[in-house]
Amino acid sequence: MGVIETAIDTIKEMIIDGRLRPGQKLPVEKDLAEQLGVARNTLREAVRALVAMRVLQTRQGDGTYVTSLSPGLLLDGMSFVADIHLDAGAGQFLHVRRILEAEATALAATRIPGDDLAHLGDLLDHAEKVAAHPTIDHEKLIALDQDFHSLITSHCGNPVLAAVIQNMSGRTVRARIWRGMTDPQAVHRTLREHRAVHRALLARDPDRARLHAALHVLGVEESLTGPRTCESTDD
Amino acid sequence: MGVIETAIDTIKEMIIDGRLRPGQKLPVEKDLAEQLGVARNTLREAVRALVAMRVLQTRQGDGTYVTSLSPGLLLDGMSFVADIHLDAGAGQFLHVRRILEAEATALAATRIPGDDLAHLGDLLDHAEKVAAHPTIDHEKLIALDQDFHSLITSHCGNPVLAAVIQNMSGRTVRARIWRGMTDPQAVHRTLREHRAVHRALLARDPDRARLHAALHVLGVEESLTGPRTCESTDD
DNA sequence: ACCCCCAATTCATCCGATGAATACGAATGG
DNA sequence: CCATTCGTATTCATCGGATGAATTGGGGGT
Repeated sequence: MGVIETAIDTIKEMIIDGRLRPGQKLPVEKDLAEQLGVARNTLREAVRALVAMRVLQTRQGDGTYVTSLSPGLLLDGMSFVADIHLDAGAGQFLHVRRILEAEATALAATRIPGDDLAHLGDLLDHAEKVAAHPTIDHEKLIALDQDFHSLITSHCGNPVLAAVIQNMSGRTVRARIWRGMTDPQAVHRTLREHRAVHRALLARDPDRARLHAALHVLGVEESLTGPRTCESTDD
Repeated sequence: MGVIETAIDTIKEMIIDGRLRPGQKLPVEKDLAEQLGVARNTLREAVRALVAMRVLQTRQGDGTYVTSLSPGLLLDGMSFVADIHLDAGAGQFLHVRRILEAEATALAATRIPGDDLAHLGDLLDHAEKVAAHPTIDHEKLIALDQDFHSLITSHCGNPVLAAVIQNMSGRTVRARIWRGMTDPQAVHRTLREHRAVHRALLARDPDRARLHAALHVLGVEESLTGPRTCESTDD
């Protein structure tokens, strides 16, 4: 194994076994390189690899620190994976998201605070106003869609679950989905599905929330794989 | 944004928009560095970051290549995330795994070939023989457990789903779980649960397979957090 | 046709130097 | 005494070059 890989693993293990804790500052490049028995440039490449996976953070003029290591932070490199496969594998990512988001929405039904439920309503009102405009601002709808879903899943009680869901549809994928909705009918159907999820949450009904969330993501999946028949638009 | 981050994003976008395809060879360091307008050392750090996330692969004396970019490859950095959080967040990862593995096992019930079902039976026979031995070889049980689960989930029909499940319990987490089973009673219960999943698959019954898979992972969760306190406590 | 060896190519690693951003303490003014 | 300013030390960022190691491919020998 190369010297750099060894250095990466050494730092990783220092973190796993607790010698390096979240927020802690690492020795300066020169010292750490000497401690690991590698050149400064080699250490830099190891550190750079760990920075890329959000394990370390460097601040010029200050030092190198261990990040919070929170799952949400460390898992967010996954969205790039989803973006790469938007050609063939987008449906596979959405399938995973459907499974997880259904469960997360059910969990959130009994956990999300009342004021956040109200905020969800505001988001939907806003989205419907944007959708009613003659020239639809797709970027705005994308942002509102993301806010809607992440606000719900963030209250499922499991940060890892929320983070994985969040990254199963990267920004590029999400943008492609909404831009693909040239049919205003499809936009309105999506918003109705959001309303249905919201009503289930208001009723604090996990089962209804699960079903509506799954149906919603499934609708997106089917809109990708082929033209969707619109018989299920009335719920 | 730093020069290195810019270089990383540039290469990423070259991949996303198809200028770089899987398996393709990159220009030599000197040329690519010049093309991106950075020093060779700087480019190396960018390449190193992409190697760490399994997007690129370098072979000394040969060149730098784009990997297959398969989801299974790109997502396997996640297992490190799970390993870091084996102190507090192991239950959160297992929760996600339970949700996904239940569904994947149900999907596999109608898809896994007959000879793989037979192979699953062999794995269980082997595991029971190991467990019956006076001095239990935990490492062997860990390997058999991993083979059992991955053989099932690999037949769910969705490589992304299989990869995410695979990485929701990293090697360290899995090892800790089995080593925590000092009670031989717990080992035998686990093996009985595996048998139950296997029977459901033999019967080609998705619903039974889903339930037994979920119950199995739930049992592992409860063995970690302590019996009967499965309410997920946030962080 | 096959095998062995050598040279070219390419990445791996190391070294040293300069620039840029930050932190910290000293000097200054109120 | 406190706040602000400013210079200096520390630290990472970026650069250019030099040497070693692994692979590849061609040339020569059998």
